[in-house]
Amino acid sequence: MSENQYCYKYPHPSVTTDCVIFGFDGSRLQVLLIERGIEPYKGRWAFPGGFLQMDETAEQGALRELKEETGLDGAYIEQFQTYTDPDRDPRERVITIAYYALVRIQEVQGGDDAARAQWFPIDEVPQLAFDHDRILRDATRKLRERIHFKPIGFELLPEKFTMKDLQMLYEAILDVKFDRRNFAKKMMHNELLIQLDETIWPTPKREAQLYAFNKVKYNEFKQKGFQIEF
Amino acid sequence: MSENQYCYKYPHPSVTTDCVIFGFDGSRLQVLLIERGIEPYKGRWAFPGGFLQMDETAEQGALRELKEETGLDGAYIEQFQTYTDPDRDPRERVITIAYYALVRIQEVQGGDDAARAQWFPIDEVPQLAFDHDRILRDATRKLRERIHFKPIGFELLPEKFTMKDLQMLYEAILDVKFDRRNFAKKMMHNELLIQLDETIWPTPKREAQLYAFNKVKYNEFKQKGFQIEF
DNA sequence: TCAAAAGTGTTCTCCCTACACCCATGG
DNA sequence: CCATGGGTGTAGGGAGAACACTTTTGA
Repeated sequence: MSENQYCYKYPHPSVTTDCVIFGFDGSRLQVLLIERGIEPYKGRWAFPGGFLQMDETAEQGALRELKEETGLDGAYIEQFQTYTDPDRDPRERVITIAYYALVRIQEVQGGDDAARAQWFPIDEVPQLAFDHDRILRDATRKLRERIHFKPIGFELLPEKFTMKDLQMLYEAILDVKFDRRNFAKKMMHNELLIQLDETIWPTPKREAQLYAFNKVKYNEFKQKGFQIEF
Repeated sequence: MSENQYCYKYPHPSVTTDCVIFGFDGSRLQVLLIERGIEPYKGRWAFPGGFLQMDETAEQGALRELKEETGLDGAYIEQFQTYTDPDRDPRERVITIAYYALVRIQEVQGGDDAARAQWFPIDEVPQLAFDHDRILRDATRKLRERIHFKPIGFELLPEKFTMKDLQMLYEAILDVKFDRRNFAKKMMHNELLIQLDETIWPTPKREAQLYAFNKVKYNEFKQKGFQIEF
């Protein structure tokens, strides 16, 4: 028997999922990349991903790959684009369904491929394998768009955080600067944040108020849709 | 030789494109559907679409299908989601890359399948084949989201139109009502519209000003990004 | 004593909103 | 003369933007 045992009347492309993993280190937006160990593009960095199995959805596949390669379980992922250029993989025709993931950088333990995985600040990413440069640009743009409709900080910040953390996150994603007081007013306005009774000493200079997200409000907003202006 | 001549080491899904075609009749948002002539779901309505060929991108495939089935050439299309449920097609595993198209209803001539094609108001669409009900819901939601970042009217209105046409379009897409004067002010604000020296008599009651889109501004906005608040 | 970080309020401006009357036409 | 549709302006409120000083601590 031939090793090629799955036969079709018409040619079929291979289907993979790729996952752009965003994290936030407190001041900059970061992306998790994996160094390729095989040709093509051996030695180049790329997004974790792999072939879609026949009994799983693309979302399940992306989550499976994510877990295998970062140890993350049940991360927040969102599909944003499918790439289909016939020549995007030099070996054969491969289309890839691209997701982005928002994870807490602290929680990434590293999986089987940990040795080859590394965080890069978003503006210091080297040239990537395949069409992953383009995928990264698109993922970043989609993230910027969706931040207007979803309180994305939920997924990138620890459970408790300071107002400054939140502001740094928005500034990192949108690449803008805000006035501290105006930003706090705007964020407090929609009742999505809860001011906790706790404080921390983020620097040895001064005590800072801690906040958490209001999960009830968040779910309500996910239902009804909402909008934050920037 | 077997008729199944394309063989792979691992199973591959089939890949199709489907296209949700939106049009605007002057008062309501409409969708173009095609009645299926074969099983499964024979007699049900579905979006035009078909198998991706090995030498074309998904976008090219969607445009090809669109032309074959509606006669439309070079329509505005945008990919919005890929559907991968293993059971979404009862025959075999098929994933579909979904696009929406924005077209001028007047320009749809009907192609080979014209006899089986029909426009439906968006809120009077019957139960569709496969998972197309869900695809339609998603397409509508994405359209509503993207209208905040793109002046979608460009593609749905004729070259010259009245302010009322534009308002009806936004009201149909967003399912809201606007004040006539406030709407006009808002739209004139960003210089995207050009007030023409022409008028028409949309009803026999009163003459109405004609407008056109400012293509230079439009391209500038596409570069820099922009936002319309509603 | 100086630098760094956080807490705090007010003013101004602009945009959005709500709202009403007039005019021209066809029936 | 009446119904329909389109054209036009204003006043008020609310949110965003700009802006400075104080306090605490460690170095």
